Amino acid sequence: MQIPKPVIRRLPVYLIRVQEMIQEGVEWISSHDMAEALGFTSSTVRQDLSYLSFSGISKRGYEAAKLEAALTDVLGGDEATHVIIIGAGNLGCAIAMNKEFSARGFEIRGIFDADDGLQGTTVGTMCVQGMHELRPFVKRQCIEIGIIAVPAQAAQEVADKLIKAGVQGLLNLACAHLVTPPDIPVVHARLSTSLQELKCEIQIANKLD
Amino acid sequence: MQIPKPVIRRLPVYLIRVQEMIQEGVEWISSHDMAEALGFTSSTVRQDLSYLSFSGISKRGYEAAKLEAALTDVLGGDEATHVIIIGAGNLGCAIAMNKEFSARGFEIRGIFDADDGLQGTTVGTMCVQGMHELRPFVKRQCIEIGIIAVPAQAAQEVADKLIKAGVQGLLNLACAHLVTPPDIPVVHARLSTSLQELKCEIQIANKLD
DNA sequence: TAGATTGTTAATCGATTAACAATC
DNA sequence: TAGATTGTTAATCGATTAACAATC
Repeated sequence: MQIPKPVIRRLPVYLIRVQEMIQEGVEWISSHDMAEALGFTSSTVRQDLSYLSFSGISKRGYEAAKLEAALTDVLGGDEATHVIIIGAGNLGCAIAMNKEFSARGFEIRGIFDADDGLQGTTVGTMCVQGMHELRPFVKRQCIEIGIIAVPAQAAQEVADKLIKAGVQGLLNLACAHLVTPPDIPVVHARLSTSLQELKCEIQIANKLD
Repeated sequence: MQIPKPVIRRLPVYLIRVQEMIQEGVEWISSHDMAEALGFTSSTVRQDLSYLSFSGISKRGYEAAKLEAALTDVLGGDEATHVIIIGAGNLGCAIAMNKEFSARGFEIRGIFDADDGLQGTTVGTMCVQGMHELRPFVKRQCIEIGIIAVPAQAAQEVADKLIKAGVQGLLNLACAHLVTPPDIPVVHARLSTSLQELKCEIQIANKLD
């Protein structure tokens, strides 16, 4: 593995911050500025950014525009990554309608649901497709990522189907554990898990008093 | 800090798995079973579970029902945690309608939006409120957590208002970095960040070939 | 009892931080 | 030039894993 996981998790955060600073008109960013804004140490920032194919300059720091480009590149490059959503419930539809993703290099190409009643209905500019259409669609449209937005009990089955259909990675929103082959990365983005994590941290913070 | 962060992040995952196993009728769970299912080592499992106020039994393992109770307890207990959502866009509304949270101990009590046009509209059983109602509402309803589901440029302002209003922690869905006092924990649950992380892992997996 | 599994200590591994020579 | 900031090495810190006595 080239870049350690903790670093990978921080890279999108740097990108967010760089873009904010570019908005503010900043042209050069030092590791100290970045560290202070994000609550890291400047050592961590320099160490992390050394994984990029791009260097800072002594005395001045990192050129904001070039840093943005290098981060964008390592996080997926400029070509849009094709994504589909499985599950046309509230959450699936909300994601399908979200315009933020295209700005970050992700293009939602389709939405699927196992429920016959939902098939054929429209979500934004897309038409909900049935699961039997999944496999040919993934091949035809070169879909790289599948977002799992179905109830927990259906999640593993959907994951299996997505992998069989040929996606290269999964974003799991379902409150279920997924078993996948080692070459298929999974990132979990479960809201209820995040809420539990937060609640746990609140309790610990309260105990310190 | 009592429980290390990596452990806190794994606790909800254990809970998910325990509940799945209880569904399957399992009564005793060994650290090895758990480790194999989740892709951890059994050492990690035992080490993590030792933070709970509950012990396993030699030769048999952990009693499933008691393990579930202990995990539930450390992640927030049985009393529902009161939550509000700021932002009545697609994502905010989808979360408001989600029934999964109540099963995990979180009760969504209100939804707010700065947009006059949305105020007064209904989302599920709730009525969208204006930001000036935030502060009294948080006090009155003992709101502990605020979920930020607004556009990135409004996120910091909303965070400040939530903290002033008295919430104890923030769940941030916005693509922005937030500055908060040290006693207010923030958990980020940004979909686009997770997608970028996933994309980065896919690229690394592909390079290994 | 013998075997399996825990809880915990010690060893290893990896990530973060500190320090500093190189450099613009 | 002098000062500031990088990239990188070495030191520290913390998390994970291995090992094993205790035990049911």
